[in-house]
Amino acid sequence: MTPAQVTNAAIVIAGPTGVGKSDLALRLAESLGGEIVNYDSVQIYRGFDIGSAKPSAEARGRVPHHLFDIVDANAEFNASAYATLARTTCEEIAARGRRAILVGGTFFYLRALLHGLPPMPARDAVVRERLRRIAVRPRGAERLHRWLSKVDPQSGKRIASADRHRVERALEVWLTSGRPISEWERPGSGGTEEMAATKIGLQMERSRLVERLDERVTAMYAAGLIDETRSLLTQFPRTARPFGAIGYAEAAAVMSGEIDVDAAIAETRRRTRAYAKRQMTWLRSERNVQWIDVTSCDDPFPAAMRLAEMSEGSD
RNA sequence: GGAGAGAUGGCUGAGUGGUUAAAAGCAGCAGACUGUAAAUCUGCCGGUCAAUGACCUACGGAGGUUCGAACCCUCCUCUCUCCA
Repeated sequence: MTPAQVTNAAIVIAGPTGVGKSDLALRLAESLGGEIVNYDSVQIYRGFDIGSAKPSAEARGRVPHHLFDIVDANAEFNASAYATLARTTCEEIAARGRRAILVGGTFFYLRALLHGLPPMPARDAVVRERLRRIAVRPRGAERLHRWLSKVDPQSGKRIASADRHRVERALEVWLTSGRPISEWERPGSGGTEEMAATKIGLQMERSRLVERLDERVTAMYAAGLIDETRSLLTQFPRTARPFGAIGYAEAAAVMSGEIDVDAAIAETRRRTRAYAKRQMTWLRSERNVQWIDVTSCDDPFPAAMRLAEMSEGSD
């Protein structure tokens, strides 16, 4: 890595949803002359504000915020597109002599940014449609998995037959490139160079976190999540990706009369907790994370500042 | 007061004599994650142990029938619905 990357090494704020990442990032950015870069897959979307806990206009006026509200709900977007955009954004920030402070919860996106994605074939709508038609049929999932096992035994073994997203992607890569995805995945098969970053993880005792998450969900509904969803549904079809996000899916179900508000809140809470758990699982295997425990409501700012400053001159 | 229905593992809820430590879902725990990722998926989930097996505890409580009961019988306790 170049000296410029070291001195301006990006700071990553990680942790489960609702631990206070955005607040910390904002204060860090103000103190360090940093700029915030989002790595949350829902905050990317324009108009999905309440349910994604997007930073307020006030916060965004205080410090430059990047990669929020950059695509419409019906647009095609994915980890690769994100990585490309984010890489450029971070480089521009560094070129300005400032520090990128990455905040979000989509660790898959973060990984794509930091470590790059292998140069695999992109998504192909036609192939996807073809695969979907098979998948929908009775025992379609098993059929697709058997097909995959035949053309790419290694992936067939690794990917569970019920894991339709991964089975479909693996077959898509095979069909569009003629090479099994397991070959593309081999390390050293190309890709972007690593991006340096100091990773700060916020953690909180689960029971405390769950309390906070439950409260936050209630607050979101009180703040008009359903109205926001109603308005978004006039602009985009319900099948658009972010309508599957936590909170939006339930709000949309309320609007179509499938469930009542209480049920929606309960379901949103359930999914939020499960999401936070998955995030922690991911983070535990992430290397070089410097953890700050905020269970007792300790202010993580001083500790985070220390970590940020420590990382400034060295690596 | 009378007539029914029911009490099952943290919750919801199957099971109506053996193959049942007891389906399924939820919650919980652990994990995976290479272009849909707030997605998708996997494993564990009564307890103990020298633990591919053994033992203990368990289907409201107490008895009973039976080689054998969550399942059948009796009584008790509680809950619900209906008639008064």
